[in-house]
Amino acid sequence: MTPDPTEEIVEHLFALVDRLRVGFEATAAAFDLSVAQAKALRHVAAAGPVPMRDLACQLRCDASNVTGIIDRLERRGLVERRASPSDRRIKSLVATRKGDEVARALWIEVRARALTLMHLSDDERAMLVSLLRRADPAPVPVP
Amino acid sequence: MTPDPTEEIVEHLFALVDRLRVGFEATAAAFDLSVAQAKALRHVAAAGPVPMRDLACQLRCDASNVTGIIDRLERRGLVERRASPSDRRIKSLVATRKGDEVARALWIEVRARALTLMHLSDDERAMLVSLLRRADPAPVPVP
DNA sequence: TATTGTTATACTCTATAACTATA
DNA sequence: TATAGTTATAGAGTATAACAATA
Repeated sequence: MTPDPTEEIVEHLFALVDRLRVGFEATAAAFDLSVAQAKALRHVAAAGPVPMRDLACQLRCDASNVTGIIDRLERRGLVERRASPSDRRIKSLVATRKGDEVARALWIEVRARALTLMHLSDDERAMLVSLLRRADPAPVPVP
Repeated sequence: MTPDPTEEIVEHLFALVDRLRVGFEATAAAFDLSVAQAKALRHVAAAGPVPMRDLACQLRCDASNVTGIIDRLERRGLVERRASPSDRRIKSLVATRKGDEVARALWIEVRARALTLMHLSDDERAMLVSLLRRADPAPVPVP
């Protein structure tokens, strides 16, 4: 079918990526969040007070986008902008209590769903972890 | 750092997904294509004449989106809408010669980049393929 | 009646450029 | 001058609903 092994690995990889993406979108949507909003909330909840600029880097998008994304999260009471005491240009983002709860519940779902999307035994999973660890020596905690 | 193994595997997976996504976006952008356009072009070029509706299923989006995506590809002479002889409601999509060339060149880049994004030896790649094959018994040729 | 593709509408994400307030 | 955040703008993707042509 796909004789070239590099072709096959990429084929499989993209298929897996696609399933993970669709699963993540569905999970986020169940919490009434877009993908970008879910990633932003997750990072703010996990990484404590974080400047807008840093979040933009984390999301790999322009800083101007973060304004809108955070606007929507703040309007729903999930995140707060706080003035930074040291530098008054900076606005630090903090998850509200409700935001923390949503982030936690969302991430439990995301994790469970991601695992069910790969039909692997415990041994196979362990092997996959060790491969991924080598494939990605310095994993960033995303999304 | 991440004591829970399921936490770690998901962490690694999403990190990998993120690198693949960024790499794919950059490659598509080098051909002046968006991600959706690149996926659409790839499928049309690979799967011969394909009705709009089928492409929507393949891209996992609503049929109304495909109109705009194909409009842009057709405007650039990469894809053509053809009337279906059997059912006059259906418009079959075909890649032009130029579209075929772009799709081929794009996919070579995508494949090369995806492989360099995972720093694995040949043996490790072979193991990953076999794991992915089991994780996804019926891979669809996406994107 | 049901299906295919389109249009109209609205929302979100995206980058670029110009602006403000700080530093 | 340089940086952090915002705003304005424009383009693309997304879904929903309504529509015409065809089955």
